[in-house]
Amino acid sequence: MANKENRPLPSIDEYLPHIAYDLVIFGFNGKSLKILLLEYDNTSFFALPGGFIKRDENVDDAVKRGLEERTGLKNIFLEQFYTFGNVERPKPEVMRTILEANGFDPKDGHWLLDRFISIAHYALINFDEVNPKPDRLSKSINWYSIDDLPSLMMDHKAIVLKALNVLRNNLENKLVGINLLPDKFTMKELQMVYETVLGEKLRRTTFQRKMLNKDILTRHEKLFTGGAHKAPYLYSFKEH
Amino acid sequence: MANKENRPLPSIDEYLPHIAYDLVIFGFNGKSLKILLLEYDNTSFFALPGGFIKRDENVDDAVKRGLEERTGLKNIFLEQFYTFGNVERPKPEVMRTILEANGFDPKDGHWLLDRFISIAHYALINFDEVNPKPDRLSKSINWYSIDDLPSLMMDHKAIVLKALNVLRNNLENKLVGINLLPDKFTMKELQMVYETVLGEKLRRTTFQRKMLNKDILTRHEKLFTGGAHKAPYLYSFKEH
DNA sequence: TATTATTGTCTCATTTTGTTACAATAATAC
DNA sequence: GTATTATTGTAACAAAATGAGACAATAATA
Repeated sequence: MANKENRPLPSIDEYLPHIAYDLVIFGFNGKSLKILLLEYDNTSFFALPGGFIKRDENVDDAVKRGLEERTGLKNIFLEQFYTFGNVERPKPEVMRTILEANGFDPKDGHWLLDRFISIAHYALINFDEVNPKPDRLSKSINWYSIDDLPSLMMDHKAIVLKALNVLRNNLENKLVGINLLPDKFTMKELQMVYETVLGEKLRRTTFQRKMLNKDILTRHEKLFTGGAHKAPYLYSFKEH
Repeated sequence: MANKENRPLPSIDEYLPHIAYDLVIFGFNGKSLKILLLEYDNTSFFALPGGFIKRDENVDDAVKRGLEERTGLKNIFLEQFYTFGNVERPKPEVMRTILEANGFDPKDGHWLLDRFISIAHYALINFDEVNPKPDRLSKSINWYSIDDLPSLMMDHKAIVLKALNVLRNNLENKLVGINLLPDKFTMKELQMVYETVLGEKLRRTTFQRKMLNKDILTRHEKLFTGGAHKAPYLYSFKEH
């Protein structure tokens, strides 16, 4: 089976059946937290980037591969957070529509139309360094703010919400800022990351004291740009 | 294919291939934290209880089913904590040995000898209420203290360690004590649970104050039994 | 009846966090 | 140039949480 451009669908010989992964890729643009979503051609579905596991491939490696294909980035912070395994979660009609819109005509019972469990991961990346590339089945891939998401296919909304929950709980432990900010940043920017992830305002002085006391930041020269006010220091994270 | 007693192996028609679950079932006997392990007949392998997912069954339900079959208990605290998906984790020789020791003779390429990913869960149960029943492939199921485990098959040791880690991180959030203690318990018993899970000693007075301030405990009559000393109160957890 | 070990609570020291205040200062307006 | 403005870094004190020790109460035992 192949589409007009004669590119075949993933073959059951190459991939494990019934097992997929989905990616919630978080980025931060200085104001709000965003995730990458695919839009499929000729359909109204938005979806998380995802993929399948090769028969001789670690799940972790498959996910890294998928992330690199879409963002061009390696060595990204990536964490598995839940495996979604309800019977009703896959929607064969949805998959069929997507495939047909792309010139394929999968037979009933094709493995891609069967039941899938999905091992969901989230990634944290620096917004500015990313140049996302669409899937070969999707017409676009774009950033969407998490408090203004379009409607998502299947259970992808639930996957995003769960990811956000886990991210919030991991905020202190996992040094989330390292992965969402450029190398050097101001205290204000760091605080914005925390506030945006948590979804609440933090007290400036307390936040600043806490971060400085943690002994995880290096202070650099001051940044002589910005507004009509005292210039902030730049900081970077210490080497672990 | 069937063994001497003519019980067939699980059929590929009924179960999803390549997907299994494993259970780390924690219990507490007043002194140490224990987990349930299976011992296979004619082999030296100890293993976590596990199972497969039916084709029309939610993963969660499959796991609940497995837990109930082994402990007789329903409505147990159960949490998925990680999906193990490395290529090298399944050991077909090990599975073959177990099956052969039980009178089966699986052909090469049999689905049970193929690659599996495992969705691992941990359960917290009250030690005293459990009457574990062995698998039909295993000769025994018993409690083993987590600081004195026998050697485990495949990557099951890593699964246990990961479970323990997650449990420790969830200790404050998940009210672990509710599930590991009987309905009524003393402050000392509650402290023992925390100490055993954390693997460290806690200060008695601070622990007591913190627990009482949380407003999660109901105090009952005193318990007039025990040692040559003042009798402790009994406590229970408040309804949600 | 005295002894013993453990429990529940109190007190005070220490640490952490919340809150307010204020001097320093880079850009802008004049 | 000089005053104005908004933001930054930090100090100071208040309030809350935690650490550490002391002690009276008391159920079982000797």
